Amino acid sequence: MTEKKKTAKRTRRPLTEIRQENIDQIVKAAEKQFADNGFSGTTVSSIAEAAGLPKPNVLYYFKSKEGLYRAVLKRILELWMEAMHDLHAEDHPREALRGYIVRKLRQSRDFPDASKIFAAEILHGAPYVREELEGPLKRQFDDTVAVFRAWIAKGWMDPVNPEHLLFTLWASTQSYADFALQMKVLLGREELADDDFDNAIELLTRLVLKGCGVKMV
Amino acid sequence: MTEKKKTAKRTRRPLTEIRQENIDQIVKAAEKQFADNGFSGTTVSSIAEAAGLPKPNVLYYFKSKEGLYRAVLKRILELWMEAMHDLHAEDHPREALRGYIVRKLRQSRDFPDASKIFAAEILHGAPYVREELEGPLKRQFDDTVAVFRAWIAKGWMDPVNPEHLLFTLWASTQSYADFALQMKVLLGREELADDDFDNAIELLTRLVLKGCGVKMV
DNA sequence: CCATCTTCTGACCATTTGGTCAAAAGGTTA
DNA sequence: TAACCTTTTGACCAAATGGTCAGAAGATGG
Repeated sequence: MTEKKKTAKRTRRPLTEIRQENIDQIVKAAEKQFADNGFSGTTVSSIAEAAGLPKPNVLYYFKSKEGLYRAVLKRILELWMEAMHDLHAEDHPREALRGYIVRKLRQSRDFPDASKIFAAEILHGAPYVREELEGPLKRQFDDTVAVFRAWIAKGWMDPVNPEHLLFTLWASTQSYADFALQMKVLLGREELADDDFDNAIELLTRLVLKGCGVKMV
Repeated sequence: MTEKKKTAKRTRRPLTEIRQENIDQIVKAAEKQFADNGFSGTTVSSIAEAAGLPKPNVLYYFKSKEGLYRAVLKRILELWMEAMHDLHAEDHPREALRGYIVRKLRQSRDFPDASKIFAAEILHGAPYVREELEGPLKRQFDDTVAVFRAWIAKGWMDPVNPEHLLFTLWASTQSYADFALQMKVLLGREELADDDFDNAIELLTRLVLKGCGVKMV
């Protein structure tokens, strides 16, 4: 069902551009497929079809299915680490935590496939991201936990367990991507609307700030 | 590597018992495999091997891989619904919510595979549990939400969004099964210990009760 | 002990799938 | 335009996998 007249469209484009565009197309298609069907459930053919290319062409750019998956994962992990930035000990948790929640929820809304792929990867034993977990992500984790401790030391926050607080923040925000389907069904929505995300922001912010003894103002 | 001398061991056992034991063995092995590798990533052979039976024997009890998966899912869903019971409008949220959190966390600790299979199923579009979601689970959901509303009406709880409160409870407790690996790595633990679960109970209870304006005593 | 039912299992098969390859086609550069 | 890249693609292959089947082995009831 790939109706695009590729040959016609591709005439006269420089090679570098072709390469970049094809790779983008493939990665994008792969992300969707992997999110929907998991690594094992995804076939190279289905990715190729979704990208509008013949299968060997996909294997031409990425040596193997695993290589493609790794490439997709890499992109995702970078996106992942971004949202964790901008939590600083100097900022007051009142704004910092709300901002973090907003950012994480936005990520769940805008990049649900990334979240799903990451979740499935962890779920199944993190065979491809073990190292990233132990290295960069752990550092980020420790830094963020340190910020929480600093807030506690300054009396800006009750002495709650900082590690588990961060786990809870991750879990509750990420679930708006991973379990969006369940939420849709249970809320009787066709799609999660902005309203739903606003409600999520409000509830989560309230639970965290009030629950940790941060004045909400 | 299946070293069990089956023939010797199986002599003299009545048929019904054999049947029951084999089915149990198979389902148990399947649950592990599906949790670790997902539906597509699991082979009937691997289940058979883990159950200590030849492959055709597995297909003898369950007509197909899909049939076996459905059987596993059914068990899981029943387990699932159980923990949601025992939230009643008459009870005070102070004890009821803590009890719920404890129960859910215990479930994550004791049956992580069930949780993982369910999570993966939702993640990938719930192809096999759509109906259960729309039927029994939605009813349970609505009932629980109604309990929250009743608490709010009685002034036992601040007027928070009850649907999202339940989502958050689910997400944060379930993550102790689904993302246990990530937690282990980030906490530098070999395994999650009782202490970790105690900390989780304390933090979650605090966030929810204090965050929702329930007096903690 | 015999007839009958259930369980077990090696051998086999059709399909799917990741991956290869050679050759054609398109693009680049002098 | 000619020599030399890179990209595209149909045809093909070996391995893995879900599932079948016929017949052996075990259990049951009279």
